[in-house]
Amino acid sequence: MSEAMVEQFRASGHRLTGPRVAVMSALERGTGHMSPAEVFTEAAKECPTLNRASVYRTLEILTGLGMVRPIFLGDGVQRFARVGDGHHHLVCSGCGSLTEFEECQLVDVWPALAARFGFRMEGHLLEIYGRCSACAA
Amino acid sequence: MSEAMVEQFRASGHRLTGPRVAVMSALERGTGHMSPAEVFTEAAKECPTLNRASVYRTLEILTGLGMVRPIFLGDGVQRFARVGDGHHHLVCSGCGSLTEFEECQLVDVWPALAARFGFRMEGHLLEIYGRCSACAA
DNA sequence: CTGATTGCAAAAATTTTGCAAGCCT
DNA sequence: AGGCTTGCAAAATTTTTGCAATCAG
Repeated sequence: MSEAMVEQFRASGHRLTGPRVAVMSALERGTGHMSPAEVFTEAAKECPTLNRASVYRTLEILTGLGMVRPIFLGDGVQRFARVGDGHHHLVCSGCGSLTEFEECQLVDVWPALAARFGFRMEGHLLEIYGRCSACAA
Repeated sequence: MSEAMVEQFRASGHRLTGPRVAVMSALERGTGHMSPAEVFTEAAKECPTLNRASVYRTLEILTGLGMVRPIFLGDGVQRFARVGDGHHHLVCSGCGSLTEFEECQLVDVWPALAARFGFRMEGHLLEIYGRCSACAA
């Protein structure tokens, strides 16, 4: 698991424990957007005694630290996305398919927004929803 | 409630009933992003016999039709946003505050994406997360 | 008429909480 | 040592489902 993540976590005053390392590690290895259940399953491999409650507790801490973000991908299941990289998705309302893409012009508008609101950006999510080519027919 | 919404709903083959009208109406009157519980409370004013199950069932239909979208605003509660208008938010990881803004350069990149994926866009969501000026301190 | 839709009630699934024992610093 | 954390188990919430009665078209 990345040193940066560990450092930021410790610096915040929270203790670094087995369950927490397992959760962070699972989030880092995973898909980039996992549900609490998926995180639990994955993290339990590393920490067999892990309890679901600890997953929720850790996810809450990480969200507060701005390291992960809860998002929805259209299937109604809550998921957590790693913050840091941007996430750009095309979500189909018909079949629920998710396509990721890279293009994002956020850099063009960001300076103005940052100046106006004094907001420090840590990550972003751009979701475009509609119909994929198959479902549009 | 907007005629367009009603028309699209009927055209899809679903029947227009009191509970469904109440839900759509509530979504239209509301904040633009409401939790199922909020939708229930609001819609119940218009349809006293309304049941929570019907809210979920209607929300699912509307999601399938692409009229609303489940999203997360950082508080861990699932919400549904109206599709059609774009949603642009600054979400603070510290205090959870939500700020809306208008700027979005999506139009600049969209043509290329549309061509590449054959995707028909119906709405979009841009969330920028980080720290608001107060919490960044 | 006829089948889609509803409310109800019970079942499932998901989250949260209180606590004593245990672990990090 | 001291107190933050954990797992457990139970409680609270949120969502889903089966079904007979009802309602829209």
